[in-house]
Amino acid sequence: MVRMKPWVEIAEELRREIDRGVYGPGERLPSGSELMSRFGVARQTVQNAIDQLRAEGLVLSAVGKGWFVSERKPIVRLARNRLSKAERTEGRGTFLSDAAAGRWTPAVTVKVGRERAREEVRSYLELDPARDPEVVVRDRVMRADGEVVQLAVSYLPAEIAGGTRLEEADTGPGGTYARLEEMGFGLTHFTEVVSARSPRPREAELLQVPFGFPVIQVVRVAFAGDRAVEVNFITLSSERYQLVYQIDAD
Amino acid sequence: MVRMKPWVEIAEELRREIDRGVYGPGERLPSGSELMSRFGVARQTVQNAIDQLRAEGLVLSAVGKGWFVSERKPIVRLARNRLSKAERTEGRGTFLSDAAAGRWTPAVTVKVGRERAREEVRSYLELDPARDPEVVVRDRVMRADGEVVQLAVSYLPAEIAGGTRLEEADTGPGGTYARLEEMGFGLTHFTEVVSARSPRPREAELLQVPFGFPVIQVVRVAFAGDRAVEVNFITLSSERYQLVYQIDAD
DNA sequence: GAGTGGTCTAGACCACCCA
DNA sequence: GGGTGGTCTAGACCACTCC
Repeated sequence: MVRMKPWVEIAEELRREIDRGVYGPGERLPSGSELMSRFGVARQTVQNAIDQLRAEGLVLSAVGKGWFVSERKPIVRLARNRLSKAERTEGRGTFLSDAAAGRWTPAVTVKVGRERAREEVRSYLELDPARDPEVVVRDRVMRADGEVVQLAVSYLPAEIAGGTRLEEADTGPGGTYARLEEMGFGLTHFTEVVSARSPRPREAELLQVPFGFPVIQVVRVAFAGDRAVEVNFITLSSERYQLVYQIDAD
Repeated sequence: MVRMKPWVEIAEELRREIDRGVYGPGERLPSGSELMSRFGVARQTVQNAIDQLRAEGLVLSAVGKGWFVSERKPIVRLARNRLSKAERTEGRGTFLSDAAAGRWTPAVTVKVGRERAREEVRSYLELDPARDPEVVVRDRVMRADGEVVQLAVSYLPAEIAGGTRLEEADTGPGGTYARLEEMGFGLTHFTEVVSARSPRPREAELLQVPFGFPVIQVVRVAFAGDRAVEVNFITLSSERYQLVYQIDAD
């Protein structure tokens, strides 16, 4: 047997016990002091082991109460049909459409503004830097049953969105995409670029992400024919969300 | 100004300086001792701040040398056409097809076996638990230029794959999917379920993932008509990979 | 007030790198 | 051999919860 770092061994031992059901979902783990004496290590070492299990999503912590085996919250699977035209013409934006499917109460707070497009945005929207283009920014915090579950910042060329309803807080029934279509930008397809990363401290707080738990980042670009008309940077808690895609075999 | 935890403030200060270019890509940050005296904190506090920046992918560490501003490795974007029939008939598996696009040298080590399907696998493959089905397991470690970049474990019903080339280490040109099609299972579509999580210590070591850095998990199911013929659990370093999907607007 | 998780300090040791 | 990052220890303090 290889000699491991103490905190790794402790994490592995506890993980085995959780898997084996010694501590069931929702149950309390031994306290810090108990684990210290059981494994004969210092407080910090126990903490490191627990931090690992928290990062894996196995354990939740509550200050003043204890460490608890996580009861897996139901995971929301964001499926492909959330972008369907049918949903849109029924007057639902993508988030509201998810809410209807998931049976929770949605709430969105929006901050709308206008700014010079930064390089990343320009490249996604294929804007000509020489013309120093402006974009309309829609910065949204989305809540489900009061809890923040998504952050989304989307950018639209000011040339398209400026002075329209897309520059108001409430874009109306069907959301941004419905307005774009009314304006003659019939949406043909979307690309989504999916990545994962650790949250900045501020995001971790907003999304109530457990320590060390990653967030999923989706960059969605909406196209009307060849033209990119919107880019949306979406941040999701990976504890709560999975993304589902369907791919046809040619 | 709100009072923050010291390590959060230190991380923010260093992040600002990196953004501002005080320390450019590849350059060394001040050493632990220097940061301790600069911020007037203990070693562990500096370490916590650095750990945060490492988790964000901004900073890399090298024992005995120092902390360095990460030079972003080029990110591989796994696009949708990696599953195209064209690639397959050219004799490339999906991984080799990625390699050809990315211009690196691929290497795969495979472990093939057979086992009783666990519940998760059964449900993806829609196997009847009453018949206690077996599956062929293909456990693969994929390397690019010698470095491990993907872990993939795929399961095929033994009823289909048993005794065929799919139970050998080398599945031949075009890989698993090509063999399936030859056997009469013409692939019609795939679903991919994307999630992110923190790596287990073993995965972190294999994938050489920086501390606290998440991995992307993709569960891909291959369908021949209505029938699920393979499920593949793929683990990727999120530092190296992004996934690209295209979605048609109905 | 006692117990809990979370953080910070000060000091120590180790493995590693480089001159 | 001196500097570096990484970890562990022992002890302390804080905010929080529960009684």
